[in-house]
Amino acid sequence: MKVIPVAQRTAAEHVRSQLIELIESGEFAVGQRLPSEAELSKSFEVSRSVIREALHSVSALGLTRSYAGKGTFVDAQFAPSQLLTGKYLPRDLHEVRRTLEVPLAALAAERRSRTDLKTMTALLVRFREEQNPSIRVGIDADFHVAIATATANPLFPRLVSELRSVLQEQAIAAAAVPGRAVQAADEHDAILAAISQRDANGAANAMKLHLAAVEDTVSAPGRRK
Amino acid sequence: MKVIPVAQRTAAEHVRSQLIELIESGEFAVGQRLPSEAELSKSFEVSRSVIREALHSVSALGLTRSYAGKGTFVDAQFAPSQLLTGKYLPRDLHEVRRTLEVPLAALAAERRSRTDLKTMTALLVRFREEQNPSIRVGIDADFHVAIATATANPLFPRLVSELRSVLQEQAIAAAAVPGRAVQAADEHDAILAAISQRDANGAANAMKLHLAAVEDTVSAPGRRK
DNA sequence: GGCTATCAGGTTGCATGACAAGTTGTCCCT
DNA sequence: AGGGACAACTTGTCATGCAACCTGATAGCC
Repeated sequence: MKVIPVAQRTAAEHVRSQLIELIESGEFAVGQRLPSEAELSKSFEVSRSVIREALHSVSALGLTRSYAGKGTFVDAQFAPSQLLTGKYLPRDLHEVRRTLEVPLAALAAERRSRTDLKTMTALLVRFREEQNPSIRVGIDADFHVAIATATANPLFPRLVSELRSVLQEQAIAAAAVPGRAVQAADEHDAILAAISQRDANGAANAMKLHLAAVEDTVSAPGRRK
Repeated sequence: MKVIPVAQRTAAEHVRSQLIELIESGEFAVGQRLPSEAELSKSFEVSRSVIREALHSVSALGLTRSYAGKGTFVDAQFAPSQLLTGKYLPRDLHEVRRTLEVPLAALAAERRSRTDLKTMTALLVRFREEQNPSIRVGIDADFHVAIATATANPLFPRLVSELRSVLQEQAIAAAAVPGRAVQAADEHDAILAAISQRDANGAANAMKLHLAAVEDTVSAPGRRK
């Protein structure tokens, strides 16, 4: 009779999960340098090979990054989701955004709470005041996530936030274009107004117009100002 | 003269991305055994250490699994993302599905190629013939992914496939309910017919009806047969 | 024949040692 | 004080060896 293998992990897998735990718990903070492979080898009482295999795993997950001669550094506390890794055409990304965020605006209009409105309003105020383009991009992203949050469906903000980070990674963020800020602020206001009045159709329309303007700006940044 | 400074990536990173590409492209199919570390070492012209580090990375991403004495096997074609990990209400999951897949059906109707139609038709034939419920669930999933693929936007199949795997994980798959199979097959036919005729509105409507029926079945499985 | 035990070959898991190449701090010389 | 050589440490890669494990073939026994 066979005994059930109690998920007997290999040494490398064990070290990997330990390292991940240390990073996620914050014991190894972001930016911090990890102990050298030799030190880890001593601590975990395994060979350097095993340590390296584990480190490569953690690195593949996006948590750390190693530099020859310097060491290994913590890059992120949590593994960024890899759902949308890869190269995609901006057109495709925008299409997903449209498909998702337009109906979301309608749902948000139907379900938003007073708290949601407050959050969104505050974000728009900050958006108008902010001069730094890269910070403005972040606020813009937060606004769209706030709309998704207002749908009361926890999956939506995750999807929107994920999409947004992909867009940002590919530097397809309209809020960074100088002259766009004012216009974008107005479009945001229109969306918020419709959501505030529980006007689902209006919110969807406003969002549709907004995203079209964004895509237009981004795909031909030289033509606009 | 240097051969090629493969970006600034290390050999292990290079091998890793190559392996990932081979798996995602389907050249190494799911379930298939990878070449042994020694063989890979020869193919990539690097030491076995490098191969092992890359292999551990790929394994950490959830794409492969290694067994001592047997070999390394492909576990999944794409890295299961952690985007949607956690527990969500079936209601929320279905809502995301509706939001996404209904407009997708319309897009698919507009853009599907003849190849897409062939793929989908073949899947539906298999769906009707298949008796094993768990296999039927898989075919059903493939059909929905095929629709997403027909949109010619590579992000959609990934999203749909991801959503589907979450649903399946939570055992919220209608195709497993016995009496549903025939009805589901008819609904599928209606969707395919609309897509085939490039009837975007019809496809969206058919998909909406289908998903509503699915949700209804799943949320009250005792009431139906 | 049919069954079992053994074994050979292949595979991954792990350890050790060595060296190259990059980085950084230190010490010495000017 | 400034600059340069150097030593020490780091990661990157390679080579080798061996243990543990799995599979299929083979030999031997009943």
